[in-house]
Amino acid sequence: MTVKQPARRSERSKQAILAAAAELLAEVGFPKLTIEAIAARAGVGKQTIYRWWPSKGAVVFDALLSRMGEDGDLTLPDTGDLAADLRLLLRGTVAEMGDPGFQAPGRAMTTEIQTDPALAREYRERLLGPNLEAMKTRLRSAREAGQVAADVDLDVAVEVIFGPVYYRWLLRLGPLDDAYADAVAGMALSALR
Amino acid sequence: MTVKQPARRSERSKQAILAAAAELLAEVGFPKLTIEAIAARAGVGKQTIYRWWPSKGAVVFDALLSRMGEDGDLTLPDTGDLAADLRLLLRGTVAEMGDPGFQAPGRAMTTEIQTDPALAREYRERLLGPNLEAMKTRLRSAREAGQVAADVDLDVAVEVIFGPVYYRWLLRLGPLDDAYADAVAGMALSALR
Amino acid sequence: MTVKQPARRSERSKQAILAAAAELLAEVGFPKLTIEAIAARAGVGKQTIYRWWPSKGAVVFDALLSRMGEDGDLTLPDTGDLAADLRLLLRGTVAEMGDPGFQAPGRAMTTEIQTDPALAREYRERLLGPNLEAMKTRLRSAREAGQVAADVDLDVAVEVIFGPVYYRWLLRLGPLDDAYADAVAGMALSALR
Amino acid sequence: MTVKQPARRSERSKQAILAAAAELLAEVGFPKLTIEAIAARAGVGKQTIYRWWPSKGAVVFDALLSRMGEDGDLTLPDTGDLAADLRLLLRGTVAEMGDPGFQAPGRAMTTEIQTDPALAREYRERLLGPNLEAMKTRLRSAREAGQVAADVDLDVAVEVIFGPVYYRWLLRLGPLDDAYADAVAGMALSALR
DNA sequence: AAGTAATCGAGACGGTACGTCATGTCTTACC
DNA sequence: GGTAAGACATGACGTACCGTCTCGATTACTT
Repeated sequence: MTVKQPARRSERSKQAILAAAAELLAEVGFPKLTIEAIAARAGVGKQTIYRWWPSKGAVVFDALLSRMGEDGDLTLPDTGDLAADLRLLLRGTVAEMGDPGFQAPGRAMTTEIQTDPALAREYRERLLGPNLEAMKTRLRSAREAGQVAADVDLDVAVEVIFGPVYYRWLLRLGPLDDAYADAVAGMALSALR
Repeated sequence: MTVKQPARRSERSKQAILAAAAELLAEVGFPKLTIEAIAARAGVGKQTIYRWWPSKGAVVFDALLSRMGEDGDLTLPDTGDLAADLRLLLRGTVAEMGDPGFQAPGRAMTTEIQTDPALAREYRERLLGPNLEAMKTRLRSAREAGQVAADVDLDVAVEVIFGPVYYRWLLRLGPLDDAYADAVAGMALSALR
Repeated sequence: MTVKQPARRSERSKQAILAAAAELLAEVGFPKLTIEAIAARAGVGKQTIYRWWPSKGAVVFDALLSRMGEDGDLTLPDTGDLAADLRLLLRGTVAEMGDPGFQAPGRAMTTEIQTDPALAREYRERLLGPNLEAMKTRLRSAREAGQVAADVDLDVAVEVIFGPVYYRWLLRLGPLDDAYADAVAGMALSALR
Repeated sequence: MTVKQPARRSERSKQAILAAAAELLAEVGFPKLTIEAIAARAGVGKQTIYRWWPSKGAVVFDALLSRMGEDGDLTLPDTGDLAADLRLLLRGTVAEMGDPGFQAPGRAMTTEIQTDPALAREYRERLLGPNLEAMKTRLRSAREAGQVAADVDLDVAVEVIFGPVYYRWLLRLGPLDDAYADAVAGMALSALR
């Protein structure tokens, strides 16, 4: 005897809405994206959106999540060589952030998080948190291998690794290329030792 | 022979507008701030705002700038002891970012910069740039004193110092206290050596 | 062999719907009355209403009819004295129309009839028609008694009797009291002779 | 030094709105007429309608009034022969009410008046009142000529004249032709003597 | 007594219109 | 010519109902 929680939701509509949101986000950008446009494109009543999502930001967030397939893995590579792994990881991060397809939604997300606490929570729990945790796991392994000093606060360590990249990306302070990734990786490595 | 550039602009109105913008920003936050409300509060016609500023963001930016008095100094302390100076600097930075009076406008600014290129330019030129430059100047002095490795890219170095703090602040990853400032300062120092 | 026309209709639901409609009509008035509100108040699915009635007006009409008990009698008193009978009848009519409990539904009915032909037909057949017919029957009797001229068109006569009252009521042209009823009765009597 | 009350209203928009309302009323009927459609047809913002009229009914009323040119005359013909004048008047009334172009707006008006007190007041003051007053003036003159009994209440008299016609028209009780007009005129005349 | 089909409550759905809000442009009258 | 005031066309907002639909769950007739 199961509890029927949200009372028969139309999967068809849900998918159409998320798809429309993703498309429009790419076409017009987050600030010019409207609920009405999403509804129209998805062939759906506005109420159907308002029924299931509390805000424009929430729809877009879900759209992005479902596009990313909720990832899955999230275990970082561990070859035993922290320097190499870090370099590889940051090269990947930098490449993703430079990707035009990621830029708009990525910035929109960051922006939206600033004013919508509920969304911020979702973001931290479902996207950011797992990633940071994976990094901490890798660092813990490195610490056991003696590649990271015992007294290093892993939370701070993680921020020292990702913070600079994020900072440069968000404020457009410079190019996000492999050379930059290596430079940050090098400095972070020195910092942790 | 005076330079009467904008012909005949009412200083009275300008001040009223900036004051109203600052007040309303504190009261309702940036997203709920409207041009109409600013005009009403300032006792000014809407057109007077549109005549002199291109966007809501620009008005708010000017309002904040004029509140901060355009600073002035911007030479960082140089006691010769980079570790101490860095610790002091980051403690100050962290304190400012934790200040409730800075939070709302600070986040609004970051947000607005993402979509308004003109504003982004202003921000980088008049606020962020000078601060980063000051930091670089201090690091250059430290390099001459042998406290920073010769091959360190100063642009990256600056991001390694400020990036983590900014990251933690923007995404609310943890407390911004003196212990945190010291931890980042310590790691940054190791990274630069 | 029974007729089982509507197959298997829930009497319980039907009564709940009619009661809810009557209550809500009194509370919010016809224009602000909604099918959804009736369904909610009656504890009934919307479909159950749509299954058995074609329109909001039809539900309300049925509600009113069932409240009035479908009358029954509808033979006007005939004392032999047309003047007295007419006065009595109009005093009764006028009193009913002035009754606050009749006003709202009465006006709503008149209003609804203007746009819904099916409803209009129902109204004429089940309510108005029988009343007019009863009046005509009384006049016919009066004609035989020589109190009404032989060449009078009874259809017109009926309208001359009820028309003025209805006119004053609908357009709120003046008070609906006994004096008025008597005045109309007097004039009608002169008109018929 | 004049007081500028409503602060510069666009005559252009006003006319476009009234014209659009009149057209749409004829095309779709009052119940299916929407403010949005009027605004769209008139090439006007919805707000401009809401700024100057309180309800759909008020717009339509104004549209009808301006179409009728606010009449002007409103003195009924007085040939000295009340019977002839009455017959003529009622034939005209009956013809107008039978006119398909009058039917829809006429019924809509009657309907709307039932629920909108402000509109009802307007209607009585600007349309109905003057007409009834004109009729009373004519009857007064007839009374002086001895064609109407001295003790007749003119308010009631007017209702006895127009009431039957209105009744037959609104409830669609029968044809509105000259024969009917004459019949009512004849009865009314008898009633008044 | 079991099978079965119509009816029931609930409420999601695609829509339309609502009345409000803010946008950025414009026009007018004042100084 | 800049200004306060505010009307204007535009367009999105979030809500209310519309009338249709699909779901189990009764429920009352068959067989």
